[in-house]
Amino acid sequence: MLAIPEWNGDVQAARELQRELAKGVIVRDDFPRPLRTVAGLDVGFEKDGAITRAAAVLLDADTLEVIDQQIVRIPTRMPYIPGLLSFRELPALLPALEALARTPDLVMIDGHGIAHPRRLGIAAHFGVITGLPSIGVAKSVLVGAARPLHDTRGAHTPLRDKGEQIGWILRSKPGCLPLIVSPGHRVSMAAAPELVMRFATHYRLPEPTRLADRLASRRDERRHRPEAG
DNA sequence: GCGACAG
DNA sequence: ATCTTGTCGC
Repeated sequence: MLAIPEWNGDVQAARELQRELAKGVIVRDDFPRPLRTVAGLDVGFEKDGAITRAAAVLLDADTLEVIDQQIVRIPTRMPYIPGLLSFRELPALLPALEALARTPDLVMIDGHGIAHPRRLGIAAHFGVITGLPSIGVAKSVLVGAARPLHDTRGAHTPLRDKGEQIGWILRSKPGCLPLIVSPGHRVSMAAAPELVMRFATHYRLPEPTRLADRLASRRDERRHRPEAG
C-alpha cells in the first residue's frame, strides 16, 4: 500500500519504480486556498545510523504558530544512495506525518521535488503516494545547473537539466548559500519559490523545514511532551 | 572510462 | 546524515 517495497538491494528496480511513479506527479497548483496549515518534514539519524528518526511539524499557515509536532523512530533499512533517498527516508516520514493532529494543506520536505534525475525526488515521491501537495527544499544540487544569483532576499534563477527547468535556486537570505526549491506534487513551478519565501522569516530555511530539521537532529533522546504548564 | 552524487 | 570548538563576518 505504501508503494515502497522492502529494500532488496535492487537499485535498477528502484529506479524503474521511480520512472513509473514520476508519471503521476502533478506540477500545477492544486492545493487548498487559502492555505490553513503547512507541515515541515525532515530526517535525522541515531546510533551510528542504525536508527532513522523522522520529524514532522505542523504550523498555522498564517501565524506560523506550531500546532503539533511528532517524532518517529524506526530501524534504518537501507543505505544512502544518491538518487534513491526517498526509499531510505519515507518509511519513517510517512508514519510521522500520520501522527500529526491534522493532515496539512501543504508539506515542505528537506530534499528535492522534481529536481531529480528521474524527476522523483523525495518530495515528489511523498506527494504521489500520499496525494498531498508538496514542495522540495534542498540545500545542495543533485542534478542540473543554474546561472549566478543576486545576493538579494527572494532572488531566484531557474535550475535546468537536459533543456528543461526542474526547479529554482533561491536566495532565502542574503549572504547565505541559496536553497534549491522544486515542485513536489500539486504545486506549480512558479508557486514553489513564492510559497517557500512566504514561510521564510529571518533564517535560511523556511520555518516548516527549519523546525523539523531541529527536531530531527537534536542530540537528546526526549520525545515531545504535551506540556502541562 | 572519468567525475558527480539530495541526506 | 554524523563526528565537533572556536571563530569569522554581517
